[in-house]
Amino acid sequence: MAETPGGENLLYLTDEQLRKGIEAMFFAYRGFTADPDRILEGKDYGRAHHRAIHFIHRSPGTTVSNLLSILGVTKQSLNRVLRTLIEDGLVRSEKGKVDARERHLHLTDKGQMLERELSDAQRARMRAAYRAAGPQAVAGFRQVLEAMMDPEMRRQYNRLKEGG
Amino acid sequence: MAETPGGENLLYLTDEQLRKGIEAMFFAYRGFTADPDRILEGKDYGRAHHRAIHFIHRSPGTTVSNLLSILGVTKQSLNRVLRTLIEDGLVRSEKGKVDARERHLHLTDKGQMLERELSDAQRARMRAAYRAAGPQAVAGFRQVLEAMMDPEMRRQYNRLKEGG
DNA sequence: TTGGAAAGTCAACAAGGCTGACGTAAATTC
DNA sequence: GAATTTACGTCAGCCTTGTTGACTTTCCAA
Repeated sequence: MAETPGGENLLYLTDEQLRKGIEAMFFAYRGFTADPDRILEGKDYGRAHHRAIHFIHRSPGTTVSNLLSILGVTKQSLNRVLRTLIEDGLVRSEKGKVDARERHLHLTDKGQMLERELSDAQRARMRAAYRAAGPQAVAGFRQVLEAMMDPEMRRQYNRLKEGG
Repeated sequence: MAETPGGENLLYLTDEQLRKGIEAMFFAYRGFTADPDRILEGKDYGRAHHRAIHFIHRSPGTTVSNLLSILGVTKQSLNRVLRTLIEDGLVRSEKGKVDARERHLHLTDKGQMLERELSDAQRARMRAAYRAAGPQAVAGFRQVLEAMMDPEMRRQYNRLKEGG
């Protein structure tokens, strides 16, 4: 066994183990997005709409620029998605009262319904995976994912965590 | 604490915990792809090329149809990527000897070099995350990801695991 | 009052998915 | 030996979702 002077086993850091982790991320992410993708298929929306809906649901009243920094896309790209959601009556956009340049975003009842459908499907898969792996594994899963984020993204993630 | 008749704590299965897991996947996957994306940016290649290169490296001599089933895209989509890699001399395509309809794919030396550059970057991040989280966490990470895959993808993943 | 931030819009483009149709060579089946 | 199936390649066209660049409107704050 490969041991450090300190005595810990470092076999989990071999290139082979890292490669398995990389491939696990690749295949798991496919599963992660599969159910919402299927639901959206028939509805004229895509993954970008799902992401916007998720984070508006998560932080009702959030501004466009806040959403931009969470999603990491350009405003032109987000705007296209947001516009269709507003036109279709899933999202409501309100001028800010304290700062009227800002637009505060909320899901309408119709938007809530779609959000529910999407997140129910995604949570069902996550719940099954969590249950199959058990609480210890889940704690480790979250630790590794968190360590994998860019610092800026980790900040966003933790801000959301606290808020909830 | 919420306990089952059996006595286990099921708080890790609450909607709140599941939502955190979902957001962790989203932000972590961004980090996961960030380094290779940056490297490919200047090189006229994208994530699709990276995926092809990864799995050809992983299974030298693999056929086009095998690659198709691993990547889960159409042959037209894969072909576009593969053609540029072959034209640019990163990938070599050989008629099969036992079945001449098949094309067996290999990385050239030039292809190996790019693969190295990409996977070094991706492994560096993964290694840092693994090290930060520790071996117990890594085991859990892998368990949850595996449970999250579609059965078909899990089959692919395990075939690769054994092969390596 | 003016500079700059926030938001939105238009136009053009690229990557990378998709479908459908068609062609060819080789293997398999009848 | 003929017909069918398989593996692969390719053309054409479409969609989503990302990009850059240029420009306007609104309005807060120095």
